[in-house]
Amino acid sequence: MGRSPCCDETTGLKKGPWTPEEDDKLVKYIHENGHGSWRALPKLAGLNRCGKSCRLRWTNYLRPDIKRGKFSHEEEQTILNLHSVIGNKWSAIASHLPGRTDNEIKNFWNTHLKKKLIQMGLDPMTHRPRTDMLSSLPYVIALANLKELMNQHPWEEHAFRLKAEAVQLAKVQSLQYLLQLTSASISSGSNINMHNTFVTDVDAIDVLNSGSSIKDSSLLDIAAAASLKGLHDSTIPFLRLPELQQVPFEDSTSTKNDIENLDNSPPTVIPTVAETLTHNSWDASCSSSYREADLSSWRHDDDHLIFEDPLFHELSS
DNA sequence: AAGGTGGTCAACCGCAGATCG
DNA sequence: CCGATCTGCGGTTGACCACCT
Repeated sequence: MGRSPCCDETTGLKKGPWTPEEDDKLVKYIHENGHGSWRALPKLAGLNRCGKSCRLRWTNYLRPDIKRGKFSHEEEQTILNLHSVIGNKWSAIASHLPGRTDNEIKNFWNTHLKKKLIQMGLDPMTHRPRTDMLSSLPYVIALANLKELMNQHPWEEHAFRLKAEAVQLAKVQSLQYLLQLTSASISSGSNINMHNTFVTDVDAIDVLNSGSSIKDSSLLDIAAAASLKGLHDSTIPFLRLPELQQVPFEDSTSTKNDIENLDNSPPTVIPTVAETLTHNSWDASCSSSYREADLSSWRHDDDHLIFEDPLFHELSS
């Protein structure tokens, strides 16, 4: 292990753009002898370059099977699909695109596809909608109230429910207060607050899911379901694009099998709020390995996701 | 015409797994 | 087994170019 010493500053090897003469020397040597040891190649080929530079020039530019020019629509879709599964594994993606180099794909991603996803409101790391749950909270609450109004109850039951909901409302107001604090933290936008924001989010969700009275509250379940409804709606622009097959995002240990199984994957995935919150809090600084989010705080005591409530399906259908 | 700005992409940097002696 | 070296990879940089003001 360790860094190769071949590019040692003290050796006075040339760096920077390659000249046509250098290209000719490299191509001629490799055609006649193969590259063999990259470390030894520059000296044998008469080049004042390090082996690493020669290898890069060959694999990214001079190799005869390189396909140059614009990426086709099919190639673009392939990159998007593979990236949604394996993340920034450029060499793995390149292995599925004959004639394209990892460097080329990486550049194409950073200059085109990444921006495209962002413009579509998608997180380029997760390929899922970027949703600010907290800013949509008033909408969520309004939806929840609307849902309640739409439900026709007998008067006796209604009176009983009014009493119960008065209690719940006080709890919701407490939750709102907590979330407002979180919103203020997010709007400050500083990295220093990032971790604290995440913790506060989780704390808020813990409030949602803890305690029997809260847990059994139809109002809170409706609010949660409605928030998922909002999330679901926000996926529509993406889902309307028929070419953009969305696949489930696995962890960073995804293997070749994940790529090969693309065709067997369900076409769409609705993100959990937990994932969305976690990703939005971390994606600015973390790689795909951040997916080890603790989802436990989103679960009921019986290990049943709160959003699996039939009401959620009713609202999101 | 000149300077500023943003996009593109070849090339470099440094890390880490693989391999070798 | 261990340390040195090789190789591959992903992130980043900087030169170049086109467009805008």
